[in-house]
Amino acid sequence: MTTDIVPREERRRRSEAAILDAAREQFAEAGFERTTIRSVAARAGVDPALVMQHYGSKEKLFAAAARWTSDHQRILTATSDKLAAAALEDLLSKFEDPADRDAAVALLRNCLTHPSATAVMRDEVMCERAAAVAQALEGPEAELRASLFGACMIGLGMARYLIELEPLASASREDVQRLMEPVLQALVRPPPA
Amino acid sequence: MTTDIVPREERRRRSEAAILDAAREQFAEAGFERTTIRSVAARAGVDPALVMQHYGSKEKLFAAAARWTSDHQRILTATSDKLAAAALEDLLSKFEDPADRDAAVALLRNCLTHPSATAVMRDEVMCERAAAVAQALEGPEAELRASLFGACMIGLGMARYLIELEPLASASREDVQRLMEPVLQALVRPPPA
DNA sequence: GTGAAGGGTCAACACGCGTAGAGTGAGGTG
DNA sequence: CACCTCACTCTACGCGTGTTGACCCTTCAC
Repeated sequence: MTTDIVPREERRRRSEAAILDAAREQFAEAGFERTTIRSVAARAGVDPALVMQHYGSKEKLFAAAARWTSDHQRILTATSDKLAAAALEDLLSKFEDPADRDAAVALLRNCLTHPSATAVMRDEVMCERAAAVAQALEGPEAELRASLFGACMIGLGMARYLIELEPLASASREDVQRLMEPVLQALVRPPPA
Repeated sequence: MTTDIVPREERRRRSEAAILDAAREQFAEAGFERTTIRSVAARAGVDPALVMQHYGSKEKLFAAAARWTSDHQRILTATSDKLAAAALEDLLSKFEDPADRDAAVALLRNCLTHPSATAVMRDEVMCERAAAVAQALEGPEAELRASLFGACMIGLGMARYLIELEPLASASREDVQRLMEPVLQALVRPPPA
């Protein structure tokens, strides 16, 4: 058994990261109100007071934990005929990547009940991405069509990963992509007069 | 000023209804965890203990308040080419009807964070309606397509009425219906091989 | 070695919550 | 009028919460 002596700063960063991971899991599973500082601390194997010392308050901890790591690039650089496929690829891969998943679920799960999560979801995630989508759309009402695009995407995420509606929740990623792509394409195409 | 004497049973029913209305508003606005028995009672103009006496517990009050009054008939009787329009009509009119709106929002807002709300949303609202939709669909993978149909509908409701994503939230009902109908039609049509 | 620094823990406070039980007073009934 | 019933209120309990300040004990600098 090697009892490595680790420098202080390293220890600090490790515990901070352990707390953040535990918080993500807890916020993702149980939501903001039902997760307690004590439960996060227990999950991370530390004292509740240490959580406060690192993050200041439960609100700040949540703000640090619930994030939608966005790489717009795949959407921004997609031509309009590849837009739907790129957006779907982006969404579905996020929920399968263990590194991103918890942070995204933590945001998504609380975006209807937690005020600041709602604001982040609307202003930093959906608005921004909708603007990128709108830019790629041709024809009238691009912004509204982009909003609807985002609404369908968010509905897909919620139904599949949070509400766990069957058979959607158990369907293969490929099937979901294949069936949803023409749906989103109906928003990419200019609407009939 | 007429101080009508109202019979006891009538008074009881009135206060019970006032509490239920106040609870719907509060659950719809603030979510389950952030509404307190005390705030509901204050809103209804009664004593907190009376809420308990009528409904037994906060959970039971929520169960009574958060409902999705469903008239499947419009969907069940729709032919497949009118299915999308009927479903949209059903969803959008629900959120404009003051009588239904609060109860529906109370359920929708909490369906990601409150366990029993999630179960109701999944099992009693989405599953049931998806089954009705699936029955009207032709071609393979009808159940999965019906799930996706429901996912898009729920995403539309959340984005427009809860997250209030612009310009979707301020768009006219007619525009939303007109643009979303072909989107849902892409799920009604049998998928390409 | 010795003092300072700071990551980590312990115990406790103050508050708001859901809930329970005794009490009150107006409506019903003879 | 006398009695009962029952909708309603008052008060308070017990608990769990976020948060705090005093206290250890290992690590670093000299």
